[in-house]
Amino acid sequence: MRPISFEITKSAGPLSRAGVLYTPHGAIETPAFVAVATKANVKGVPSTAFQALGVQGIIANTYHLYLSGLEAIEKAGGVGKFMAFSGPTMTDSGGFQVFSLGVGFGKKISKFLPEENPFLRRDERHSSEKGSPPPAVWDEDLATSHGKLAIIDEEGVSFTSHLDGTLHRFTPERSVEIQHQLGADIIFAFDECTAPDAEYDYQKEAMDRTHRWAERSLKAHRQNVQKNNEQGIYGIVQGGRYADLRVQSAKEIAGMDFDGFGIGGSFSKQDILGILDKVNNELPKEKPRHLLGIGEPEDIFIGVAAGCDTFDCVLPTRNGRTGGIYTRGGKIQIPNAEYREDFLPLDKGCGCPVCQTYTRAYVHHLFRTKELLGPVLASQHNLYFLTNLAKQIRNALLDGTFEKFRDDFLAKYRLTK
RNA sequence: GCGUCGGUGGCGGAGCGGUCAAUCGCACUUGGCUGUAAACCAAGCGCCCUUGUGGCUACGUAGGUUCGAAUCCUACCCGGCGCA
Repeated sequence: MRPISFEITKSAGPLSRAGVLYTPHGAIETPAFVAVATKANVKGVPSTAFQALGVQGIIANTYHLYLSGLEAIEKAGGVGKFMAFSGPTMTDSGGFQVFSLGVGFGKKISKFLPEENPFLRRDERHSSEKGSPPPAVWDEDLATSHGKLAIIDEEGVSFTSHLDGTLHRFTPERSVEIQHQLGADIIFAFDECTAPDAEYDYQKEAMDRTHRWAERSLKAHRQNVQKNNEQGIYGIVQGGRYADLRVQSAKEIAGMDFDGFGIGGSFSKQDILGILDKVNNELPKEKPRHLLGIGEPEDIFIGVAAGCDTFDCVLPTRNGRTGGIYTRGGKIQIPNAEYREDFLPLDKGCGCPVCQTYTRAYVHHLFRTKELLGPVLASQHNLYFLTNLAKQIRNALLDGTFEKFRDDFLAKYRLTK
């Protein structure tokens, strides 16, 4: 019996479904939004608040926890115990950092291909030489301040710590080994997350490499008999914004004996639904699918419609920390002047503990005065907003009212913008 | 009263003859954030024309020197400090 299992409670559409994901530390009712706890902490949100905020599970990061020291976490009994959370846990493999500390370092690049894409145009203009861009940037200017952060080869990735410049190396085997030490219920294969503007040839090269790494990750995991009984492993589909690569990737990853699947990398915003449809069509129905790092309310609806079960995203906590508040009428900037004397809750009618207690004017004041409590309250509200949205979506799927719920929600959500 | 230092945009504080509507910080206004390098980043911030190698008014006040002054000179006003 595998440590991870998935049960489809109701298939609601061609792909969408409500289900239950069982782990050694309890179940997650899906669709679900999993909180990001990169460094064994959901920024601004103590684990004691998880239940009230509807947080069913968390995802921590291999790269960050490796750099900050694994021994204490291992001795504590794993990330979950370490952070005093008894529910289901996941760890990301560190593959995303190949991107964010590699080609993405020093740039403001989102996971989505920007509509205006200066990089592409620049490439097209100068591209007499066709072929792959370098897999990672050795930028001498950055090197002087931060070191050379990520370089990829067939075996793995060499990293320079963003904290102290020390050199480290991850391979699929090493990532899995670290994830064993971290002890989360679900671990992820080591992959390469590519930049949204990566050209086709490079994207394919990275995808093929990710497939090889997936096999090695899987093998490394299955070989460890004890951990294999305690932790499940997800393979990650790549392929960037190219539908044909995505399909190929999904087929290949689906052909491996993973317990579930992560869908990673970057997307073209316009085509995301079509791409996810195609990916999930290739993945075995009975296994769970996690859409990595995606997270705006609009995107969750798209993911669910396309058959994704779990989601994670830094946005609720990052937006919260920086003053962005999710409301059913759209996102608002709570530090803005208009909320100085607004004595309504952050989101009127919201059931979260923050909205039960505090006003916009107060949270506005906390941000203006740079009180720590401002980002804390905002993060907690936002987290509730996303977990609750997923929960409402789940209920709608069970009731067969998903489309109506989605259309009603989005109509209001987009009203103000 | 004498001496001395100083008065710059909401505040602090640069500038000390042209390239100054004036460095910078704070404050203020707004925008962004999608497997967290992020309690962060960006833009704006005298007035006017929605445009610009645009116009106007500005560096205590009033004059003056100069092709040209926030920058030099004179007087005055105001403030700090020292001595009476």
